[in-house]
Amino acid sequence: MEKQDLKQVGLKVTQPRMKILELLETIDKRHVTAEDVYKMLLQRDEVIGLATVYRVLTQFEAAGLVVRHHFEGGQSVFELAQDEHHDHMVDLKTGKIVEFYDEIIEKRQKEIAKEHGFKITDHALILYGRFEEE
Amino acid sequence: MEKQDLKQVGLKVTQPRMKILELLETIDKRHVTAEDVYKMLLQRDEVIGLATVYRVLTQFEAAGLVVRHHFEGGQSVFELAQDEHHDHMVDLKTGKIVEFYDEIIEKRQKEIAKEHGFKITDHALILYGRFEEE
DNA sequence: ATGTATGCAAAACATTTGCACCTGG
DNA sequence: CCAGGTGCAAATGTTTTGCATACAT
Repeated sequence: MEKQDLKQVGLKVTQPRMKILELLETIDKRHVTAEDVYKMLLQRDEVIGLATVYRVLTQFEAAGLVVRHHFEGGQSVFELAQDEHHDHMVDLKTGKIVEFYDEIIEKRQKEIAKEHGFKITDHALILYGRFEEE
Repeated sequence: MEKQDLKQVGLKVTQPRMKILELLETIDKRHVTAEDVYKMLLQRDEVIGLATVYRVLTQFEAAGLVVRHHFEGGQSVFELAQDEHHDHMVDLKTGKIVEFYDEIIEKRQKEIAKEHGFKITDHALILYGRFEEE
């Protein structure tokens, strides 16, 4: 139930916000740019200004509903927040993105931060490369 | 001997390229944006167009002389390539960057990639947060 | 000489913002 | 009704490019 989600994070339930959240929840391509969202909405005959898409995604990020990534290639990439943190493998040729999670790496990160008196607020581990031919 | 470096990677030895490489080798702030480089050169009375700085840094990256990072905050950050790979801790308040290397994490990354049939060409592990007051 | 590099200004992007108008509660 | 949200166009900030000129070999 999305209306709840929005209210819970203190955002007024508006048409654009609902539509964008709905889109993010129903596409299979989990990682999208603001422009992807804008265009996908158009395909669904939902006309929402690109500026609004940016504003809404930024608000969603602040609210913890989505996560913003800074992969290579200029554009920010957004994905719906999940309960569990995870990292990414990005195929530089196809753009394919696979998520993974590794307990050992997570643990080491915390230990290393501690050793340096560093308080982690966020972290990103990205492997760039190519998936073997499928 | 920098002249060698440039020739070795197939770049003509020009004034701007030499000056930029020289700068990167002598500053203590290892991580700089193109604009940082541009301004630091001005301080040394070396006037090199910002466009040239971008072009040269991009060429250096292609040649493997420098590494380009996409940290949060829009601008690309460059650093002189080192023999050994390393990761980063970025202080979001002060901009302070500390490098680290962890054998265990590196090993796990390779294992995970293998499990997914993924060939790593590059990877980036960045911890964002704050260093404890110093 | 001559192919490549540079500087400058303009273009190209991604993202943000100002402001008049619309909308949700 | 009215604070807050949206659309559009214009502004911003970063990086790239076109083109005439300058430079390295």
